[in-house]
Amino acid sequence: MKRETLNFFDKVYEVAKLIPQGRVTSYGAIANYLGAKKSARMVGYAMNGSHNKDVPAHRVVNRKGLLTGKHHFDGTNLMQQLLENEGVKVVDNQIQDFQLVFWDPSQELNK
DNA sequence: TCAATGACTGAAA
DNA sequence: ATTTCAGCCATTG
Repeated sequence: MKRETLNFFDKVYEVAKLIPQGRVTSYGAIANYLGAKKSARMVGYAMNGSHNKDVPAHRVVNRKGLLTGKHHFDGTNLMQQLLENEGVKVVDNQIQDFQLVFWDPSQELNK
């Protein structure tokens, strides 16, 4: 793979990198910010390749605040630990006070 | 090339 | 209320 997929993925990485420490966002929020809120799956898929990027994928969860992608990390609770390390409370893969730590790119960044 | 899958989400039954 | 369906589109078999 060379040109990868670009555009969508690239933007996903870009936004993910903008996520402040101690905050989280959802795949749908990113997709929505990219103008394709129905492409949330692609966002998650993009995260699949985020390993080689500097993308803090652990800050991206589904709309429920559930760490659905934790299985993609090395350890079993690595993702959870990373989040807790940033001040985000996580219990059983579920982010506590999700709406409080939720970071919406099109809302915080933008406009 | 076609078919199946996936770190999701919202609407419909 | 819960369960099912459809759409998004790149990746993989």
